[in-house]
Amino acid sequence: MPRFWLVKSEPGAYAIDDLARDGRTDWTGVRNYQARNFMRDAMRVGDAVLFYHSNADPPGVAGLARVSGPARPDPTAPKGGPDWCMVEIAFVARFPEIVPLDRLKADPALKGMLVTKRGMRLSVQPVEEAHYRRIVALGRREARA
DNA sequence: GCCAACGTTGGC
DNA sequence: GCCAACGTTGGC
Repeated sequence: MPRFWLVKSEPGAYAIDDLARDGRTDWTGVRNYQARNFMRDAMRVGDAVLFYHSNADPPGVAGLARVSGPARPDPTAPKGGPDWCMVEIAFVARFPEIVPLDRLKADPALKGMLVTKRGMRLSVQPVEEAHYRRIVALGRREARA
């Protein structure tokens, strides 16, 4: 059974266009236990991913990715510290226009979605299937606009 | 640049 | 184990 996720990245550090260029990338650098546990314990190869631009203008979902490699130790983690991990993600699609956070917050169909909640800093989040599908539809709608 | 939210650290 | 201080995230 497929699962659905949202991962955040600051586009100045790594944007959807970077993923489009690279095709796939190691999702290293996660230093939050809850996010780590999602990657390690729940993410599966093939799971669908919303690629979210944080600290951006505007912040929002920039495209789609897929988990393409299983969780393994993060080679960028400092030695002697906690056991951090990473997954590999692959490019799927870039939305022609970002689906802005404002838009997500305003959509009744997305009520309760974690990323719309104030103070939600988790950089790897589970997403409900219905929410995922809704955002894909919004991304396609942006493509027509 | 500001600051609210929240996770982590460290003194006790 | 409490909690104040501190650092980071991330929207605005």
